Amino acid sequence: MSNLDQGRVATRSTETTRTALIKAATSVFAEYGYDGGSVRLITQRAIANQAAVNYHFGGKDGLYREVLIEATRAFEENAFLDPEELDSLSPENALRRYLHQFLLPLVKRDRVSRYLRIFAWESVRPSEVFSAFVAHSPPRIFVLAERVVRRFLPRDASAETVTFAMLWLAQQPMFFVREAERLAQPPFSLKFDDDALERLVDTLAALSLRGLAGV
Amino acid sequence: MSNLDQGRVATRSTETTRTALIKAATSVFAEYGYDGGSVRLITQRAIANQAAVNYHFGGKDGLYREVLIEATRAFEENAFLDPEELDSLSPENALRRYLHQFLLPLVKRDRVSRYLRIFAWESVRPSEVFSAFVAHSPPRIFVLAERVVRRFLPRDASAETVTFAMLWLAQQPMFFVREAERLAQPPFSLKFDDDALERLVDTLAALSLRGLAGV
DNA sequence: TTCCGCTTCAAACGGCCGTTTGAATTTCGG
DNA sequence: CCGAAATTCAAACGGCCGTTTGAAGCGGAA
Repeated sequence: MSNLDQGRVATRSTETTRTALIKAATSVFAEYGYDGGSVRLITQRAIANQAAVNYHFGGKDGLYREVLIEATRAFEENAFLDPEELDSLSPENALRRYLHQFLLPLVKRDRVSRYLRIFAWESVRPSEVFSAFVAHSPPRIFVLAERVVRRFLPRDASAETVTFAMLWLAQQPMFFVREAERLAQPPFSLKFDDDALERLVDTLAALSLRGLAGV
Repeated sequence: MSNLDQGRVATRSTETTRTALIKAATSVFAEYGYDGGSVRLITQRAIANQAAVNYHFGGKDGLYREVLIEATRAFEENAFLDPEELDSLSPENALRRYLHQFLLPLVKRDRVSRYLRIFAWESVRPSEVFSAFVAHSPPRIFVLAERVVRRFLPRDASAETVTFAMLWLAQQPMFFVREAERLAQPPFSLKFDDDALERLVDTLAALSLRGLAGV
């Protein structure tokens, strides 16, 4: 039995335990994935009892669901971009704005890197919890990317061409954000501070806009 | 104790068991990753005894090493591209050749999809076996991508710009190959036969060459 | 102070894990 | 066909897994 539907207000102690468990679970799941991350390790890092996971969250999956909720919340904060804002800009500026927004996690890496790793795990083998979680929310990054490329492509472009171009654009920032940890090490050694981020936006915008021949 | 250093020639039966185990291990590791894939499931699919893994390969890690050897071998076959061949082509044709070569797994998917999934697992959390395996072989795809972009970029381009552009190009085919299974499902529903592959090469080549503004 | 519900806790449960063991079986040169 | 080596096999080992259990600790209302 869990306490999920009890009426009492949460005591300080309760909230402390819950918070510590979610925080520890975030790092453990980021490190080892959902299947690979153990409740024992989580409760050990949170300095809590093993049974606390089942008591407060109903089980390992319930705890993971809380982590996913927090992860998407943090992401919406850091990478929020209004679709209509894109339409109000020139195509070139819409492109730059799109790239900048979705490359932002590069410099806020400490805060969102764990969430990025969790999403990376899910991209290899989606857990049931995750699948159910994102079932009814289409990835915003694709929607916005399509809006940007439509500003450039001719009206008679085939649906396939639009999809190709949309995916082509969408995965450009995704790659750098996802692989940031690897790119920070040799042989690349790319460290992304604010200036480097601007240079990356410039380079990607130039390449996407005019291609290799126009750099 | 294993039979790894015995002098006898492999019997038909030995080779049958080894082959069946490697094949089963490939599908299991592709599905669940190295940590998540169990020896019990592998030997069950191979219709072999659990102890056979330790007897023939010295353990789970030895079997995984064989899978990685086979995976890279299959990859070098399917995506081999001579660096000097790129230099002999015009920049435009070198770009097309590069994209075509590294998008090839899209249509040979049945043969290499399992290997792609294994590499995807390793990209999230490299196993010790994998790290040791690739320690002294730089990813060919990056080397070739740099060769291509250098044909286009001005001589005085900064090292950082070259790296950005190289990564930008390298991950374009990687994305489509890695995400092919997801792209085959709604809402994208992209099926890659030979014709679709050519159209994708065309689109990516045009976008990379002249950018969004030049399509 | 007594009581009662919330929370913590140590221990145990059943299950799957990779590996080891030692005997049974098969293979193959002599 | 015999005997030794190679291979297969069922069983067991110790360890980690998520979850359950029931008692103990705790805090606020009566």
